[in-house]
Amino acid sequence: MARKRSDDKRRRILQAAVKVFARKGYFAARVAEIAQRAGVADGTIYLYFRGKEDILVSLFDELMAEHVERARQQMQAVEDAPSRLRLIAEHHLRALGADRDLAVVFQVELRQSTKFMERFTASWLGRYFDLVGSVIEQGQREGTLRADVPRKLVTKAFFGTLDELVTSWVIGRKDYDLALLAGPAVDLLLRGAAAAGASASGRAVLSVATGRGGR
Amino acid sequence: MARKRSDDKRRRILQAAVKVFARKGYFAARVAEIAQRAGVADGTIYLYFRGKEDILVSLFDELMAEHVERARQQMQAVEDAPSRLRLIAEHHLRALGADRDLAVVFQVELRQSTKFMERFTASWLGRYFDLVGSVIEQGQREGTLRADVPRKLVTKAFFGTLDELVTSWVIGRKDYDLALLAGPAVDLLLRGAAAAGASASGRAVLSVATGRGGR
DNA sequence: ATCGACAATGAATCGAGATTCAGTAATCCC
DNA sequence: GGGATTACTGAATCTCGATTCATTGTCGAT
Repeated sequence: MARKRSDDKRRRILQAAVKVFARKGYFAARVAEIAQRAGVADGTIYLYFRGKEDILVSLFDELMAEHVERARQQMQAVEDAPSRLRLIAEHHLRALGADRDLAVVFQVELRQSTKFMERFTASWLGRYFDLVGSVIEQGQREGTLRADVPRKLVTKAFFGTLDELVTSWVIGRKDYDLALLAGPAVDLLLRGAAAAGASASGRAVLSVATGRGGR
Repeated sequence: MARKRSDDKRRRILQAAVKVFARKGYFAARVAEIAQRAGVADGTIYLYFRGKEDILVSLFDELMAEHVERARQQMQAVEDAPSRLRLIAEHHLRALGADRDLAVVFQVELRQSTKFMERFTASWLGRYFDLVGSVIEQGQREGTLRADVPRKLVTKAFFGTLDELVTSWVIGRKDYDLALLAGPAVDLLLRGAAAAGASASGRAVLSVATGRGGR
């Protein structure tokens, strides 16, 4: 029925997989269902992928390579670190907010096991963190960001906040525009939650927590 | 060999389950291995739990009820919202940082599927968010926290940051003291990452991001 | 129009492991 | 002591679905 393994078919399998993984969860997902939805025979899947796990991994690798690269390009549009963080945040939320099934796969299914998580962290997540980390460092150098906060901590707070926003959006059924949260989220990260006047918070509180918490 | 279904045996099964789930992952975990490690027969598991899934759910329900309650009590030790946030953060990081296997189960295994996640969010995570949210609200009322940031956003940033700190700690093999990050993390959340002088960040950046990001 | 090469098919295989349950043993109560 | 009750055991069962592979269909070349 065909001559050349079509990229098209491969893409259809991946698209079908996103839907099935998102709806059933990776383990409960049936290869047969992916095949059916992609309009190919069960066995065909194995001409394009080594197995079920390879589908998930490929999904992740291919989408991410593109994603991180775009984030890097987009942020070039502006110069200072704060603005760059805002663009990255927008990109992050817009990309996942555009496709709920894809977001489910990224927020939930790809975190199945420590095995995935590690592989994960080592490849794109690592690069993404490096990207954000370099912007933070730039900000500390140019003086727009506080230099007295560990870069890694800021990076994790940045990513962690975005990640939680996406997860909440995915789990809660409501569908608001995720990307609209980028502005407020970055504003919070930059300016902090403390009221302007309440300078007490800075020091006083630190001593309380550091000086022991209790049992 | 026994008369009364012992709580002790139930506890041993749960403890064994934490270790096996953490090391193998929920799906790859074998009920037989949990049984062996707990020192009971395979069938005994089914006297205490409905099945494999029920073990995971019970683990979560029981540990969490206790955990959230403790957080609530501990924070009473201080009055103002910023200090309370710091105690909650310490509690959160200390609890998970004390037992890596437990942390793996919470950060990774319990997020298997949207099914778990939803159940999850509905029960304890919901209550935890309510707890944090109420402290944020208190802070906005008492004037220690900015009132112009949506409470939910601050809550998600707070949780998201802690969550990411824990996940990084779990995935990276290094073992530093997780609880020590509570202070700096809350300080960052409260005071923000922007340098004191760089007031530009606040307004200028917002317009850039809001006024369109690019394709 | 015939052949060779390869893509695609999908029914059958095969392994794995959660769960069951018939049997065994401890404990209680008289 | 012994009968009743209930906890416990662990080998056998039973289901399920990923993967395989013998067969079929299509294409391009000659």
